[in-house]
Amino acid sequence: VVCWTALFIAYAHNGNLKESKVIFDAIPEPDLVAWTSMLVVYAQNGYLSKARKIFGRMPQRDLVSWTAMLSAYARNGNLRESKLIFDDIPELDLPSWNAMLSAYSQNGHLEDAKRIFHMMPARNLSSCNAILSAYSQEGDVPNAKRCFDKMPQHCMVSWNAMLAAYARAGHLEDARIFFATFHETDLVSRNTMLVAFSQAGNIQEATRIFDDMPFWDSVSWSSMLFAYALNGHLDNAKEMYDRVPYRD
RNA sequence: AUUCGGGCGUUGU
Repeated sequence: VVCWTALFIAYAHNGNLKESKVIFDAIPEPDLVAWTSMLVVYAQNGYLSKARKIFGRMPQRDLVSWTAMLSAYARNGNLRESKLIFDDIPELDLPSWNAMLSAYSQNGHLEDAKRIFHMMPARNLSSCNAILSAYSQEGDVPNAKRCFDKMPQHCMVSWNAMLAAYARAGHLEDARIFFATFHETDLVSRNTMLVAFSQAGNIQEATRIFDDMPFWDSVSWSSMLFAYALNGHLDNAKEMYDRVPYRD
């Protein structure tokens, strides 16, 4: 059952949802991990009702599956249901607090996110990243920066979240300067800068970022495509479209 | 030892 679970998760990561489900269905007695994994596979691909169905059919549930369902609702904009689950969980652990925190953060409820952040019994890097992202979404660069500077550790997610705060607030110059201080960049950092340049109408810089990337994901492709399209370069947009190596 | 089948954090339409 362990190998089958690993296998259907791998299929899902490659975009083969149907195959993934076929494998899951072939498992004679799926255990808690298999059920939860199937739930997450659906949730992460936007199939909330299928995820909910899996959740309802699970023979047992534990803290991990409750938290997975909480996040599934949050990711799909159903904050009320997330809160109901959160209130029903008997023993909360750090990931479940974090899940509720990011549920508020992802849905633009800064005040609730702050409340949770101060209420939780312990915090880790994910908690700090989530609250930083809440400020970022609000366009509150000063508080985002204060939060970033106060954090005991940073990782790529923290750097990228701060970069996104500058970008979203339209502080392109600050974003550019901050980006230049990165010791390493990843797909997300580059995509963020690509979009920032594109939104400022600077197609040359956006293109330069795109061309310098070692690999691309669907965000890179669609961002570059829209960068051309929204700036009137329909011919280039069309060329981009034809170059996309997959459809989704 | 980030001990490797599951839940929490960052980017586009």
